[in-house]
Amino acid sequence: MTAVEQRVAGFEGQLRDAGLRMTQQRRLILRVLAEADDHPDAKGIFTRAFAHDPTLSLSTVYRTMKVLETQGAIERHAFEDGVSRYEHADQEHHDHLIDVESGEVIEFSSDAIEELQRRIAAELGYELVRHRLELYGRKKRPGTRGKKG
Amino acid sequence: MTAVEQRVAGFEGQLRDAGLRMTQQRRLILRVLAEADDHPDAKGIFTRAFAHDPTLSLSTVYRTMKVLETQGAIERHAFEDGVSRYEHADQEHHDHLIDVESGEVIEFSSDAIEELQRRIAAELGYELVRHRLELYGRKKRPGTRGKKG
DNA sequence: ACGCTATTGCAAAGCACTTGCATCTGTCAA
DNA sequence: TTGACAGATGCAAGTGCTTTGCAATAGCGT
Repeated sequence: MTAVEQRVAGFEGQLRDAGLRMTQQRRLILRVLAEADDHPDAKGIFTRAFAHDPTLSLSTVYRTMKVLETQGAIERHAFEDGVSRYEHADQEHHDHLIDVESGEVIEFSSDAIEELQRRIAAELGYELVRHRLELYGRKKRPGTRGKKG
Repeated sequence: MTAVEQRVAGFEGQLRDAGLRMTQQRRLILRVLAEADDHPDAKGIFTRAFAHDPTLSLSTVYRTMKVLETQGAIERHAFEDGVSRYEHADQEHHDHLIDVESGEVIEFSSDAIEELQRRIAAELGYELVRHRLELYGRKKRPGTRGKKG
């Protein structure tokens, strides 16, 4: 069983456990999500899935994304352009750095930043529930180190 | 001259310098923005301004916001609901903490976080251009300290 | 005061996303 | 397997925010 198949199976299990039906459309969308290593939006997911099943509709994609988000199976992000982008949630928490020139999205995580945010919220009298952190940057030309795939 | 009047005058100067016309509508919107101490959206700005000039249109508000943003006179933010909110830009850089229960927006700034972000970007091979940081929190009940107006 | 052209108001359009409704299809029971 | 019900789907229409085409209006320099 490939990693993708495992992810799809995992998604299926989550749905079943929630008493939801595993339809062909959901299976297909799940597979598309599991195979994605980027952050596609609804239209992007639709396009990829549509190639396998031309009867699929965009509304089903939106509805499925909502269900999956409720189940915690995916995460939704809205970067600067405001459109919702999705990624499967079977990974550690991370934030995003967006290349302002290419639009490429790079994931990163930093315990230091997480901790700092919690402390700042606490100082303001708040308990941190969640956060949104996006860095927008430009690739450094010379001696680029620490690049990420 | 009040602080609000100074802000409006400052905005006017920016427009003039850019060869743009100072219309009644812009003056009014500028005043509304200068008087605002929150983060109103276009409709909110329109409503406040409309009270003073019932001929104003919402499109003019949108167009004016775009002009002002281009001039760097205001900043546009889109929090979780996705709608654009605006604030005048004659202040230091800051980020936002949003009260998840009341929707209240609290401003804060932290050199430590700014520096950390720059360092993280650098480690990924990027030069930080800008960032978006929003904390979503819930007010702590007991012994609340460091609260902010 | 005059004229050029930026700006405005209005209505229509654009876009991402949601929803009403009739139809279809998982799923579970027999 | 079959039947039946409720959930899911496709389509088209509807939302809500924002933009835009166009004709009329009004700043601003001369």
